[in-house]
Amino acid sequence: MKVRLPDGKEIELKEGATARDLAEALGGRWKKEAVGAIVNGELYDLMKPLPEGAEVRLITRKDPEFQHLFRHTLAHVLAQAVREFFQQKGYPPDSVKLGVGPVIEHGFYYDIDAPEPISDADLPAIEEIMRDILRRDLPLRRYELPREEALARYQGKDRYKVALIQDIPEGEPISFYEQEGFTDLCRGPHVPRTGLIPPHFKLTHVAGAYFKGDANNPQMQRVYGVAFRSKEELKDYLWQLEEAKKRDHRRLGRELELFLIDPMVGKGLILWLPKGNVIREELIRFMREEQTKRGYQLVTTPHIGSLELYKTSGHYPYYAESQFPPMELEDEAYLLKPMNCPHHIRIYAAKKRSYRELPLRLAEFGTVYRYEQSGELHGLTRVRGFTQDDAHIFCTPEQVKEEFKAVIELTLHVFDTLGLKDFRARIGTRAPGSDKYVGDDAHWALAERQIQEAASEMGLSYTVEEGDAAFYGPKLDFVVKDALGREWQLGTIQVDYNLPERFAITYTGPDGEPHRPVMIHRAPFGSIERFLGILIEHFAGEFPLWLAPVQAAIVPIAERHHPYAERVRAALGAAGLRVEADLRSERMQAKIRDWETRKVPVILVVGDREAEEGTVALRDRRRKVRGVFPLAEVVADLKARVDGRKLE
RNA sequence: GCCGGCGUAGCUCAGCGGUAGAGCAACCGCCUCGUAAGCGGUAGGCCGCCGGUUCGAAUCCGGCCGCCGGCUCCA
Repeated sequence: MKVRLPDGKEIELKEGATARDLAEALGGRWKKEAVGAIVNGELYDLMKPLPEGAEVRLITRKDPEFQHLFRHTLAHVLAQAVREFFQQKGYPPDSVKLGVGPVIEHGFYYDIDAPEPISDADLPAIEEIMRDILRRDLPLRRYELPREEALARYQGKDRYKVALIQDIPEGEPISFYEQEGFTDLCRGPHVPRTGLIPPHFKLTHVAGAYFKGDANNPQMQRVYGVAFRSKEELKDYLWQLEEAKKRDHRRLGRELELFLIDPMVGKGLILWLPKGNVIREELIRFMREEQTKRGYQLVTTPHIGSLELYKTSGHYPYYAESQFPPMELEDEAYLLKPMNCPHHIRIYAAKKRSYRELPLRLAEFGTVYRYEQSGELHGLTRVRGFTQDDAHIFCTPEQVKEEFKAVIELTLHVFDTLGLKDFRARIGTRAPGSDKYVGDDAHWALAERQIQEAASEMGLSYTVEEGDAAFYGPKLDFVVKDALGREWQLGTIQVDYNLPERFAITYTGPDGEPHRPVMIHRAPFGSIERFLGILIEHFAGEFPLWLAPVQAAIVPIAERHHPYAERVRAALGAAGLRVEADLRSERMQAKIRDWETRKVPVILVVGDREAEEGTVALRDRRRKVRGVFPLAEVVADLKARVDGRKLE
């Protein structure tokens, strides 16, 4: 057989040759240094046979792809170590069964069915065994088996591997990797010897994980690890993790007194403290202004609705398990509202509508309640009661695309104003064959097409994810990552042909006949709680001036400056700024430190000179002394920055 | 909901079978100071809750509640 090298040279190798055979044929440093290969753009190890005529580039430990190889092998080393760990405890080797063990962003994990729970306390011991396996420098061997033989090997002994083999598509090779008697079904690729793995790894935590991600399957124990090429990279990663934890909105929420979750009130229910509520109100005000500019009208509806309403909308039977149960009294039943749309639809339906009224855009900062599973609750980002910056646009089928694009524009404007640059757009479509959706196929197909067209025409790049649609229609979501790298959905825009149908709402067209409107459900923030949670982490608590709960603190140097500090406070306050004068009996240095820790954007120091000249000494939270300015100038400047919603 | 871990003062944490501790914050007093912590004092605890083991439990065991990390779910 022949393969082609990056320089175009063709090399003749024996049938079934591997990258190792190639490295040996090339000789020289390749023989010693090759650890894998890129074959037709795909990462191969030294053990896997090369396809005829392949383009092959050998890689060494210096290439970035090496990381993938050793992380994958580390997963196997972990599995072997766990097996040894339990053997030391007196269990037979086959008492430890294995699920999958892939490479992930910073390392790897392995799903393990062990005879005893693995706890965090066991990790150092398991790590030590892993290091020993690295020191033993074990060679890895790869081989393939026919499907029948592979199945026979595990039949009746290991249901996980049997299931995994059955999942391998017909025609694909079924390969195994083995080191020192430890064999695992695996597609590869791996490093050729465990001694090549850099010892810069760490097992981080254990978690439960259902086999194949299906809650009907048994739960295995997933051991997570991180691994890098150098000690520095590992150290950096762990340091960054610590830094990220300082941005955690749950921590900052407490430190900056923004919000509270009190078990006595109930889990997943947010108590907004005065400082946090300032931010919340500013965000709402911002959104209200932007929506008014774009032709929205505000409405207000109650927190509950009759069960009949939700039976008509379809919420009740379809999502009963994620709602608080109905409240029944006398012969009526009510539901805490999980969504605002049915109420808005009834506002639409309250009178005969003309095509001339459309698009009708009804907006509400509506608070909804959903019964989220307890294990899923998370600070502000997953709660049981939250306020949506919700609106429903009722329009003609012809208006859908333009309206949809206008909402994309609004959402991008909001993100831009707040400096949120790191997000992705995701279109959620219906999963074929699922019964959790309402409405007919033609409408779904049309809506899915309209969303994609609108997104493309707005120059948005997006991914399409099947099965991510709402039960009544497909949607476009804006997704961001929090400080610790978890993804959260913020803004959402959904096209809905179904609820208008279920509520039988109409408008009178130019032809005098009734027509069915289309609804667009949309919320640029998504949930104000979640959005603010993300925003806290995005700004690390250092909010831009217009959002900062306290915009400026005045620090008098000595007690004799208190009257002037008061005057400065009054001047800023009169301009509508949120300002506090610090008249405590403390040293100026201590006061500055306090306001810095509270992440107040502006500190104004006043002493003899300032009082005399009518100036203030300006200092911002990035520890910069900006100089001395006339009071009136500072007031005007701060006011302009607030009004312009500047990011600084 | 499931698996694992953790609950000690408002916060961060020590103590881990034998009389509940520190720093910060709070409160009181002294100090009046030029850009990140002045000094002294006072108060603050059903050691998450319930039960068990023990002469004796913050400490050991069990259940519950809450939180944390994942998994599943997610309008």
